[in-house]
Amino acid sequence: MNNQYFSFELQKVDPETGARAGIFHTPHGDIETPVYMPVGTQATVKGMLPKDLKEIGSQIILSNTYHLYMRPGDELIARAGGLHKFMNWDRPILTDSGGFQVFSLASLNKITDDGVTFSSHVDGSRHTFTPELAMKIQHNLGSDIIMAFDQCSEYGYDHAQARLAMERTGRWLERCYLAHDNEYQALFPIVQGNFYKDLRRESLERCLPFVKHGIAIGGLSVGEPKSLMYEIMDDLQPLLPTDVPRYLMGVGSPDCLVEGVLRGIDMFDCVLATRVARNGTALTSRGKVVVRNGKYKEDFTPLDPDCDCYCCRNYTKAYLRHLVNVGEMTGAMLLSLHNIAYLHKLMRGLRESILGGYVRDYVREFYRLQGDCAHEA
RNA sequence: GCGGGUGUAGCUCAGUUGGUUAGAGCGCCAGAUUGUGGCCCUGGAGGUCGUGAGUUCGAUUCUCGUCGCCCGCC
Repeated sequence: MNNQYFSFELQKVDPETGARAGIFHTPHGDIETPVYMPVGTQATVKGMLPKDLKEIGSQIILSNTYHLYMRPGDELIARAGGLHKFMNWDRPILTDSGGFQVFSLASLNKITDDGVTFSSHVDGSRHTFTPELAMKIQHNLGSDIIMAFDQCSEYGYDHAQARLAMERTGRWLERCYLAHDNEYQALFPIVQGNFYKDLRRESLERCLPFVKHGIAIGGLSVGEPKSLMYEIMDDLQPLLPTDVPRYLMGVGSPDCLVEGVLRGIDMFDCVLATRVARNGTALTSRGKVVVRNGKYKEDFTPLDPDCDCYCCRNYTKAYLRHLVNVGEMTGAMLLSLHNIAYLHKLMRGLRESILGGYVRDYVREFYRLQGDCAHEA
């Protein structure tokens, strides 16, 4: 499943859990897995400069077809020389197809086999996304990894509804595959099927013929209990292809990252780190720290005693609380920086422990430090 | 000094033709947040209704005194 642009080097698989460590080679550089990808929806990771992302070890970021198509337009970005150049990020970029966004953000008008008609969340204007258009936009953006256009189904869909969405996702995948005509962008199919194991398995079967460089699992972490998500992943794990990276879409709380890695996932993305940062919350080695809370008013210690990021090296909780409280953007920026740095560090730790053969111990220590709200696998 | 106005939550103000547990916004406190609409969302605490007396079955509401503040005049 390699070409001159993409190849996945599986370095080690933990025999007990199936946790994997590898290197994904792409046109814009190598990605050491497992990896967390910060989300830069609108061609920027909110509150972060590329140089800061590099300093904390971001290897690849995610951006978004739907948003960039709306503003400033994918053709404009193509004229600018592509998304990498436009946003000054020379490492790999993965773009989501817009499938999720037309369901979660836009007001839907109609879903047919042809595609999805919806009204923009920006100005209400009407648009239709098809698998072909989703490919064309991502071609214009020039991201390294492009995602298939899928139909998401909500938690709570019955089996029949979930089947329709899953089957349509399969048909759309074939069209994405046919419409995708270059070698320097890797197209990842997306497994759907809601929370029905038979549908998930069938969806995976439908994806396999189109898997070249990677595969994604979508439609999880959409409001269901974590135990249910883990059940679906457990069922899928032995059936997933081993020679390409596996991407679990939208998952990114620290405990979910750990549990995902233990189930053989290689790539994650999540807005959680940057979103909670903007609301004054830090993810730390000692669990969640709601910096806004009054108890930090005179806490002159760093956010996370085990972190050496710029924020933790230089600022106290009392100062961060002050910034958040008065609504200064610097607060959101520093917390975003720390949160992303923390998730990167967590993933590096997992990777090293897999390579070193002690992932179980690493995970045990992770949960011990996280304290109360830790969920056991 | 005279005349007028005003005093209700930390702040800015509603309200009651006299009637059970007096409201809002903001702020504060806490929670939420998972393929991102940064201002969102969900809870909570907090008031002897300036103060003293009177009228009344009952006063934050009416009357009088008093204190504070604002405006005008001298």
